[in-house]
Amino acid sequence: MKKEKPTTSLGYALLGLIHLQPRSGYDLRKVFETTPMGHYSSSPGAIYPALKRLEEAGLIRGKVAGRKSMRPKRIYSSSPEGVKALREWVSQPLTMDDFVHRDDELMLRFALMGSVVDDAVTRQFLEQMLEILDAYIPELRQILAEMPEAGPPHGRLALSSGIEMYMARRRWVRKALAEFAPDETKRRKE
Amino acid sequence: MKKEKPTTSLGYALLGLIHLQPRSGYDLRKVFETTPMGHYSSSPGAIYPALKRLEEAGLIRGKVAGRKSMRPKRIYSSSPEGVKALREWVSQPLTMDDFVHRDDELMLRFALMGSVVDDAVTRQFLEQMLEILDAYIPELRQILAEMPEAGPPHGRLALSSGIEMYMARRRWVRKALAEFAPDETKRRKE
DNA sequence: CCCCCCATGTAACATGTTACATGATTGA
DNA sequence: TCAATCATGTAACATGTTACATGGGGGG
Repeated sequence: MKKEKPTTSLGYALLGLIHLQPRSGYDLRKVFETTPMGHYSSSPGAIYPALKRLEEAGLIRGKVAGRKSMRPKRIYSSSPEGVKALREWVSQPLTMDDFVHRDDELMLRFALMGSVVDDAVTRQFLEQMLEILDAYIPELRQILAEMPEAGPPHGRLALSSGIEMYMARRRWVRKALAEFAPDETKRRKE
Repeated sequence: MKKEKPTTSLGYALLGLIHLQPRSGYDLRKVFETTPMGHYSSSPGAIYPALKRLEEAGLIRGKVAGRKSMRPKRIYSSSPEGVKALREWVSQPLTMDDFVHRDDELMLRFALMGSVVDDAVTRQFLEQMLEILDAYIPELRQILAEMPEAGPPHGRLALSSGIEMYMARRRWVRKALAEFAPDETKRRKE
């Protein structure tokens, strides 16, 4: 095995779900089809090759269940190398580029964080988010203010939608941070 | 020319920007690099082939400017067929799938709408958005309510972030609808 | 003279999409 | 027995990524 890391977020989504509990390719497709979790493809032509890559990289291991049938069902579970790769991925420092170009990936990282890192990493992640939002929102406001008033308002409205989304995200970050506060009397796990 | 329509939103993003004003490939790359408009690739390996496809489909036309240099600079402008394709694309009925899987594309459609359709189409678009949001948000709340309380809260928090984003979008839709109200005494253009 | 920006493009490669193929099991 | 669902996979194809190639013009 070549110890390579996944190159796309689909790989990490699969790895993370498998780490939460062992699943088959079909199980994973159902997750993508039926839950709001990740808007990933769910097409067999994406899932099965991705699983094969993860297994070849040694990040997951498949065991055949139900030997009785011709078409064996493979149940994958995460390997220690897989958990390590996942932990490294979620712990990466945030960049503004992540925000602008890969927002979904960022939330996927957050969602998968719970099972592989401790709360300090989560807090760091959220604090970095806050920092970036505090830098980025005013930038967007500036661009909005400089947009010409003439012509159809669609462009300005689309941008203001973006700004309002980021503001909603910012409120959420503060709420989430409160839930992970290190020195709260009322800690998590109640 | 084969009169084909673009297959990806990058194609429509390029077409829309070119329709707003004639531009070169390099100009378009700069738009994607420097503005919050679309988080599209800006890589030459994506832009130039996409422009070639649009030109082959007869949706844009390139004219060489600055014959003096060896490397001619091509300025593209939209053709009537291009405008028609753009109009059809932005006017498509919205589906819930657009929301869940192609939210950015949806906002791109809105942003490009201004120059190719009249306000009635915009209103229809926004009203459809509202309808879908009103169906989808309670669905997400339901899923959140059914999530197990045990274990790390990351998954629940990620979902609640999604819900809050959709709520922010909903507020924005109502605000935008007010700006496009057909029977307001105070119409647009003031 | 060298480096950076303008400006266009290509080649190799990985990924994802769509459509199809295969076969088992379960309920009407 | 027929249809639907479980379950895995492949092949052809389009797109996008990364890295490279090419060349002119301007400023220090």
